[in-house]
Amino acid sequence: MSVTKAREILKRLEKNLPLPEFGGKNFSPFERLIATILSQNTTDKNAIRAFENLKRKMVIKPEILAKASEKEIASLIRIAGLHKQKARTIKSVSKRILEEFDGDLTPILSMEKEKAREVLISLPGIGRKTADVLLAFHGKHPTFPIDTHVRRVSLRLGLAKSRDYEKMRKELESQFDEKDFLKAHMLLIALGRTYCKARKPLCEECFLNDLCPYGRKAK
DNA sequence: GCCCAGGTGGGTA
DNA sequence: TACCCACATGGG
Repeated sequence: MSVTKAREILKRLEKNLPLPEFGGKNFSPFERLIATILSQNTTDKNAIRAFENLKRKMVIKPEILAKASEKEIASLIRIAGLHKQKARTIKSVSKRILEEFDGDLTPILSMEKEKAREVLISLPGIGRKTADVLLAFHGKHPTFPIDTHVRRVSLRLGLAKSRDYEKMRKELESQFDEKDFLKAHMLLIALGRTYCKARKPLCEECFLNDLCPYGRKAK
């Protein structure tokens, strides 16, 4: 897939789909981390509700969450699912950030990106996707996060050939401008939810039909 | 009732 | 490297 084709895809995505605004732009990096952990394997709606429940009771800062009771965190975020596991993760990642990074993610986020990813991924509950979301929103050198929608849609559109996370990320990063990583990520998700659903091969109504190798109007 | 949702971590072959 | 599984609630 060429860069110009990727640009055309982005242009049409912007024209045809609203940009989702989960979390908005007012989150601190740490708040974003907690919100992203809550969003793992659940819907936006319930992730947001869980985040609001938590925020109503506790200040979303490492020094607070590191000392909070795991049970209380779990009870507040229950609605997001996987709540025991997520509560344990939130508490332990808060502790680590407090102890090893003085409660501040900023220095990590301004590192060179592969190094920053490595450090983030070494923390509990932060895998490749969560690290990439943090870097896409707050990193000095953004990365391209890949979730299930982005993965599926990218393979389908031919934006990526590799099924391996790291290889796919590099393929996508090579086709978009750094400043567009986050926007492209969110719009590909929106595409995956509305037009290009799993188990639904029909795509004649999609505005990307002619650019998709599986599109009915494609050559 | 069944399937899936903006994953991670631990395990097996 | 490439799958497999537990984790758990809520909505279609």
